[in-house]
Amino acid sequence: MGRSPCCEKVGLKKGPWTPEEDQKLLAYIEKHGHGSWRALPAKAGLQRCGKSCRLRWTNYLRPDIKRGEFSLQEEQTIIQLHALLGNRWSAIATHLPKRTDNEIKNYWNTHLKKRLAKMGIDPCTHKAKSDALVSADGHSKSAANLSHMAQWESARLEAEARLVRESKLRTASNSTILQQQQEQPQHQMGSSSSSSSTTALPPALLASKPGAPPGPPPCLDVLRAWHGVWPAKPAIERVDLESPTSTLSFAAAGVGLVDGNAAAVRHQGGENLEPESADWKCLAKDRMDSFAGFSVDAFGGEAPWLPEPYTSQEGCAWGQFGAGLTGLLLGDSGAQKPLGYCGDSYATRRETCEEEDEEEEEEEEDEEEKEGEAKKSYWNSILNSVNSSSSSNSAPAPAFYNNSARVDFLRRSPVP
DNA sequence: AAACAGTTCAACCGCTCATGA
DNA sequence: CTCATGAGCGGTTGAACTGTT
Repeated sequence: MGRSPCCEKVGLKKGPWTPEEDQKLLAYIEKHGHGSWRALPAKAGLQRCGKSCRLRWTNYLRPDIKRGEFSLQEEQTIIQLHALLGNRWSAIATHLPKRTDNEIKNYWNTHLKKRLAKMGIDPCTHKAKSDALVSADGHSKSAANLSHMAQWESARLEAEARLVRESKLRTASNSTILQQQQEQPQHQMGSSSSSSSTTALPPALLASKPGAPPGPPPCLDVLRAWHGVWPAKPAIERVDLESPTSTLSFAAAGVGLVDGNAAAVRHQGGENLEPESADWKCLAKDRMDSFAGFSVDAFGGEAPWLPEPYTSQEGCAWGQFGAGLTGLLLGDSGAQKPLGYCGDSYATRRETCEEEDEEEEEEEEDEEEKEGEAKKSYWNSILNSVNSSSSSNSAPAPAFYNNSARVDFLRRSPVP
């Protein structure tokens, strides 16, 4: 059933690549581009299937691949994006320059997943494990909305990936490869592009890449929270992932989680770290000094992936958006409820939300206490970072999530 | 030193999606 | 619209490596 394996043909080699094979593949692609992957092995003199060649190139031989240990910054990004996108490795890889989806996937499965599990966090849901069952009760609504929002981001990432591919194709057409193609017009660059995600760097990123020192690491409040380490640096530093449509710009703002979050956080992770977690803490602490909060600031305060209403009305701060999503995820306080979810649809107006929120706040204060604060902290961290990120050049630091904060975001109906 | 268990990661497999005839 | 084909994605495998007994 299904299509027969592409390597089924007799004589096609499988298994680890030899240096000679690598050399052949590299030499061929450097000279001709890969063109059609299916046709490449024969032309390059390789006894491999095209699929295998493509994989070897995209995951290993490509010159723009960064290998070696993942930085804490990268870990943070992976965790945050995984919380929002799930196992969509290619989409995640879009935001991790020079990393392949395969590498990210492996790293998640072998490192991050285990760490989260050890800390009592379900790596699938990013919830405290004890909360996993709870979600079935009254939080389905919130979950649905989370899903809805995640769809925005997913759609945006996909669109971005397409843009990048197109852009790269255009870029490629001007590159030396083009020259080579002119010499060998029969070859086409095809979709080299997509070599997954890591090649799929936004033009701006590509332009700024060479030699550019990495910016300050994006903050992962999750980590900060887990380890009770707070940035001492209030200065605002922005890390823009430079994705043309990115909602994921990280910034440093020296703003930590507010109110009870820190305590809750410490309770969840800091004091109960198991050995491995403790190691991570040490690692994190070393690097944490350079971290700060997130800010919402690219695109001049606009959020290109959101419907205009969200970005055009006054007072609709991204930090608030993040807070709202956080609240939604936490499924608790009305203050944390996403503005877009006041009633049955996102079309509900802000005023309505405020009224409802006020009524619900009192009732839900009690519930809040029942809810594990650790879980809030966790989601606060992830969602603040992910959602507050949009992109702009000068937006203010995020209105970080506060348990009692007014939540204003998602004013009108979202994109379908 | 040997055997075993656990971990890592490159590579494979099978499926879906996109595209063009 | 349907079908064929190529490419990409995510899950899984297994060899190599590392740690433990």
